[in-house]
Amino acid sequence: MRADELNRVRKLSQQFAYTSIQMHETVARTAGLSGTDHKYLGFFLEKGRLTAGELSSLTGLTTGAVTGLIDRFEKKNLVKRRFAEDDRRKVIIEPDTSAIMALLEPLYKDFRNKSAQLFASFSDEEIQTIETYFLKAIEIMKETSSTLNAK
Amino acid sequence: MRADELNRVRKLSQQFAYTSIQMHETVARTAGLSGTDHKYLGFFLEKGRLTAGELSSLTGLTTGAVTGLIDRFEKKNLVKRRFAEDDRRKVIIEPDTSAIMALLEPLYKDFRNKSAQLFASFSDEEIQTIETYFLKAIEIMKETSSTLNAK
DNA sequence: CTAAATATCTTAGCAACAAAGATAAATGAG
DNA sequence: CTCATTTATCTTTGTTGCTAAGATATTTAG
Repeated sequence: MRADELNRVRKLSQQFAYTSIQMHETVARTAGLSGTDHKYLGFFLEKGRLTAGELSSLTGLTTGAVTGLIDRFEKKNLVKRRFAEDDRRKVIIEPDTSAIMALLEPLYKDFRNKSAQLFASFSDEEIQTIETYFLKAIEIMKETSSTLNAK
Repeated sequence: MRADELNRVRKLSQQFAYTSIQMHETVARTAGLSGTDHKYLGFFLEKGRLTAGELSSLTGLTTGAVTGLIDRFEKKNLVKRRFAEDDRRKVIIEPDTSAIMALLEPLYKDFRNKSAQLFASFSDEEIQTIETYFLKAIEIMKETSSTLNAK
């Protein structure tokens, strides 16, 4: 029955999300970071340098919490603080990308290889299907979040 | 180029996981729960009644933390404590499934509908592809976690 | 029947957070 | 130009939820 199959894949998508979180936390712990620190450290790899204020609005943390976050990263030599030249109130946080990579890369290496292999095992059309699913599912989740946030 | 496409879908899978976490946290906050409490509350919907010890090993929390977790749930009338008849040291935690559903259901309703619609929009073969991807990706993530946990 | 093991709870200490206020720098009204 | 306001970050205080260690109650084993 088709409905059963839809239900099964729905559960799998839940489980996928849940397992990602678990792995993420395991990686974090192995790297000597808390789960949230690991999450936010990824922002630097994606976005490069950020100001404390930008990080605060990106993370949804208060500015005070961001100060602590940066302190912990700085203590581990993963980022450096620097005042902006154009506006000396601003604190620019400069990630040491190679240090961050050196910390995380080895932990993800195995995962990355296997993932690449998995994706390579699908045909172009299949990849297209998976991509479409992800795009639309992400859209739905974002809609749900913003609807709830509006309440 | 094929490599670009593989890279794109890889990034999307990351983003999918990240967006799931965000939505999960938003739902939690809207329901007046912390992110972790929401996560663990889901265990009761899945597994039904559990003992405190089972919950501790499922969650990886210490027994002390589980005591606090149950206290918070009990205060919100989402679960009840009861001593096991066969072994009176054990505390059976009986979830009030309808109370939990009443709390979470409305928040997920929109998401559930849209997800069902999304899945329904794929052909049987496409569903099969997505399912295969999930199954194998979950497998890979679990392997990665257990490899790291062994260190 | 007592010792050890088991299941949960309690206590003490710690880490990370929010909220509010302090500090320092930039902007704008007159 | 100057002083009040705004902006960006940091500091302080109190709360929450965690771990680790130990207390309590019950079961199991010798």
